[in-house]
Amino acid sequence: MAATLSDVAQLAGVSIKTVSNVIHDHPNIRPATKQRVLDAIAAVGYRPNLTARNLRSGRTGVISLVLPTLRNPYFAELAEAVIEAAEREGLSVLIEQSRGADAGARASTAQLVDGMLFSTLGSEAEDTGLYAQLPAGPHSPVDHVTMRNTEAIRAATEHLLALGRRRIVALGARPGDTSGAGSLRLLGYRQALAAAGLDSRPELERAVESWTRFDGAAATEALLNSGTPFDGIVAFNDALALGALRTLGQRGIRVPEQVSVIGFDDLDDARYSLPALTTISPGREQIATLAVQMLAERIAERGEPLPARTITVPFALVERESTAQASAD
Amino acid sequence: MAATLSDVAQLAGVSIKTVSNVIHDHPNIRPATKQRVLDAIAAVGYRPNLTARNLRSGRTGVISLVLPTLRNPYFAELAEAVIEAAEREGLSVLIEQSRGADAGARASTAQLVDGMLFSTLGSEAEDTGLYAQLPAGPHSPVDHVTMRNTEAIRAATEHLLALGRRRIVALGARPGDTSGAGSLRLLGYRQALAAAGLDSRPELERAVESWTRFDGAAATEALLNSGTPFDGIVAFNDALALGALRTLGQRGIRVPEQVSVIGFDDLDDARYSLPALTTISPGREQIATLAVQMLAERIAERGEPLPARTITVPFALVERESTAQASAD
DNA sequence: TGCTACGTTTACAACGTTGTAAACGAGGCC
DNA sequence: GGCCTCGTTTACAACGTTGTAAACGTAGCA
Repeated sequence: MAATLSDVAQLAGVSIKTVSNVIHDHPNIRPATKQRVLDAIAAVGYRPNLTARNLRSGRTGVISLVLPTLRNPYFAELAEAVIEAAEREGLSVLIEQSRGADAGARASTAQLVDGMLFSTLGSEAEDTGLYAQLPAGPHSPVDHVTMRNTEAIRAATEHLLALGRRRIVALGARPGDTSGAGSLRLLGYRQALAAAGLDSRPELERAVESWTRFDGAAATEALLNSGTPFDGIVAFNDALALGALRTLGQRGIRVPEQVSVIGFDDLDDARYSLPALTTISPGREQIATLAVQMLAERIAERGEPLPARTITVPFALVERESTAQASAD
Repeated sequence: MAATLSDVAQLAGVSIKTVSNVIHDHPNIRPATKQRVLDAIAAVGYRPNLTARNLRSGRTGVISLVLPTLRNPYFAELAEAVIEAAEREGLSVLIEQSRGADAGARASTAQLVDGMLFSTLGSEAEDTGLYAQLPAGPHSPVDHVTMRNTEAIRAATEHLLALGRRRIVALGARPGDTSGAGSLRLLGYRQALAAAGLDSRPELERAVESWTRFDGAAATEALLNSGTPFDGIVAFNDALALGALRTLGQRGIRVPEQVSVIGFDDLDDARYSLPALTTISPGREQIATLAVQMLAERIAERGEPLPARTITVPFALVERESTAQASAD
């Protein structure tokens, strides 16, 4: 059994509270007493019971992060950023995988954590940053730290246009989407084409089931089979782009000579693909840091609920091999 | 502020304990009373305070998983398997990233969790399964669920030998290693060669700094530059193998026609590389499940410490494109 | 009518901690 | 010598929950 304050107090011949005072470095403790207590602490191997401390303080120092699955590198990298940011705030992170069904997740540990972060709030949204919320009621204010979906994909598309590409595929559009990252990104793609005076062509907007490598490969396969000519691919995330690279490679289509490819997410994977993938770095670290900070603020301000806030972080375009200037063009 | 048992009791006009009894479905509660309490619970939106419950019970229902980083897909996939297994045992998982320095990690949350899993116990070990331990003392017994490192790499090497490969590179050996996964795997490689009557050649045992894609690519680069002829690569993990594929691809060396490549880990990535990577599936799900179960057992048996146990799980060789039989051989 | 029996509800204590406020004791000052 | 002051230590209560055991009240039986 673990030693308690009481054990230490008994051994040191002082009251429980004095031991507690020593532990918390309270002023006005006689050095001799302090030493005696410290010796007793060492002797019994006392370590504070955090559960009891939490009960007193009403805090646990733990937040939960709800995400679909860690198998997806996007979420894994997000999780690692969140854990690092939380550590800086003195918080630990409990991870829950929602696997699509997201509502149930919040129930399980809500009463055990000081706050919760959701990487997707509804099932419709894709990777649009983080939502932060206290475990309180279902209708408490929710902060949102998000990325520039539209602007970033617009910049990505313009990057290909600047290379002279004119038949640019939007890989990852999803049929009926009117909200979520998918539609925002599609909007950016269309804006870029429009600004360049190009018509948007339905046959270049390729739908996928989900934003996975597999679907990226399959959609590219279908695209090639359809015979639709194209010279660039703006993939709505890196997984799709990597899938596309695979299919193109298999079919012997050279990237970036024949087709330029750009992704979105800046996964570690993007650096090591063949060719290395040009992509949008959406500001993941900053999203994680801000979301954790906002949640920490809310936890601190408990009482007068802050209004819901939304913050958008800047993105960057990372040029790699998949959009290199074709030398012999 | 959250409602407590006391609030519910007051509203329902009963004692605190009766409310508690209703919540726990104790027998012998008059239906009328029960209904009144249930209504009150709903009215005030009562949800049990888990921290208080934990203090009473001495359990938290949380275990921690300590791993180097989630950025590494191996650990991310391991984490997802652990979280799933924990969920089945009714446990939540708190993730801590050790980033190499591993000793410090255990201190931070030890008093907040019922038990801990380490994916590497010392810095020397690579991915050799999971260690399970109660948060108690530093010298409490440690369970270990591990994989067949030597046998698996031996099987991998024999797989290439069966394809007719004779100049097989061991990618991932590490110079002075005498323990850890690296040396176990190197042993398996040498066993396979010896069993086939081949001498092991130092120039085919390629060292790397760390088991990353980057180092896999760099080591392959160095290998090619050295002029040493080779027709197969047994990489000690998938990341190294994927790095090797990248370099081979870049240099125009055809896999599997000219070189067969096999990895170890069976990451999701291995399925989507070009060519798809043949690899060893080390039994990750089973490792996670068993480790969590053993830890749960220890948590339940608190009092009489079980002796430390070690379990080894079976592996499987997953054939994909990178070791396909060369048609024109 | 008086007693037992049992279903139902309750008071109390405890888990280990910490804030509050009071108690203690010794030194300094008038 | 008596009183005040201040440094040091302590008792008590409380955080919200649940196990133990006792109290309550009514029905059933003699």
